[in-house]
Amino acid sequence: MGRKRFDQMSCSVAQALEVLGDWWTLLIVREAFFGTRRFSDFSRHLGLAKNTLSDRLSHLVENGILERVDSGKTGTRYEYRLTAKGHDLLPVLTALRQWSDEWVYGEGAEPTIVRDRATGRRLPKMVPRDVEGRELSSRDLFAEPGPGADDELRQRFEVAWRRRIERRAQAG
Amino acid sequence: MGRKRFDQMSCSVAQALEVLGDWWTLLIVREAFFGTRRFSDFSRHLGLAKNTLSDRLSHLVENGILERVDSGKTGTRYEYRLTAKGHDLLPVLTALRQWSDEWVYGEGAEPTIVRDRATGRRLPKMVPRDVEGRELSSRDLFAEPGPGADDELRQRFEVAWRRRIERRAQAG
DNA sequence: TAATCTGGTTGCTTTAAAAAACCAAACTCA
DNA sequence: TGAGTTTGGTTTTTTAAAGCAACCAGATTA
Repeated sequence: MGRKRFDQMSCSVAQALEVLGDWWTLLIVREAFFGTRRFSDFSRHLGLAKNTLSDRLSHLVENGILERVDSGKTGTRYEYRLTAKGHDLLPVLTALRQWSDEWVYGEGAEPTIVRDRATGRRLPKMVPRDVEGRELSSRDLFAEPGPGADDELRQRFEVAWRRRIERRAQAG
Repeated sequence: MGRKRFDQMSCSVAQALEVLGDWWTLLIVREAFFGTRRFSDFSRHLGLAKNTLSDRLSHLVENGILERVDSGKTGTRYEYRLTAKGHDLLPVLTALRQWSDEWVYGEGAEPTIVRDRATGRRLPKMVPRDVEGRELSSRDLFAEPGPGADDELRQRFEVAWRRRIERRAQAG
């Protein structure tokens, strides 16, 4: 029956993955942040099949993450450039990179190091913080249904809320 | 020839995707953050095929993101719980969710809203910041080869560096 | 004791991604 | 000006991954 889509899920993470979750897609975006703009450069640097690259680029353009602009005088050379929506994926890529640096490669084995251009210091770890800048863990956060929540999601929040109380009672 | 792997790439993002990039995987992790622990609950809530769920859970356990613990007295009921490595994916999921809330759903249409438990205020947007807490854009950052970089990556940095200078010259 | 729940596995089918070949327009350079 | 190369793809064929359905054994519930 092939692959299921996440379209119908009322969940921001699911919708993000519907756009970014295909194999290769996020690496293409990373490559774009690195400064790559041309079809042939993406192809060479990533080593993916050209039809797949073509699909992914089209998909990213359709979803407003890249824009395809004519770069030759004649209209047969193109560049794929990050849009504002695309540039705003920096926090996602940064969080992924930092997680991997810490947990997959480990400190002292990072393939690339990111620094603040102004000071030369390493980019601090991105974590959720409150308005005063204090770090927040998942235990400091709670979620509630938003304006776009459907009935199923509202119900799930209720279940999760009840379960949380039970667990707290059990744990003493 | 089936799907290519990212194993050989010297890149943290690629390695992160090697662990997290399969279809469904990140939704399973999101579900775990929501409090889901049981096979049957993952299956019901996500609606994915059970063999795929089984594969993904095993993969997440192998990679130290979930741990499988006996929950019954007899050893036939299990729970899948986030490890420290798993919990540390919170920044990744949060960044993804916030991007999608902003760019896919748009303000006022978010399916779920995340708040600071202590104050009840909405979680501010996660962005890269310097040590003083100032926001940094991609233009404020630069990357350099780290201790784990291979020759290919070092060369790519040199090319990117040259290209950057050229572009700056062109732009005036 | 029968039925149901749990946490899967097995077998088969469909879809998606890979490689390789191909292509037309444009540019390069001799 | 003409041969060869670059660019940005598309087409065709293979293979891997994801889906459904059926099945299963041990534990729990009625």
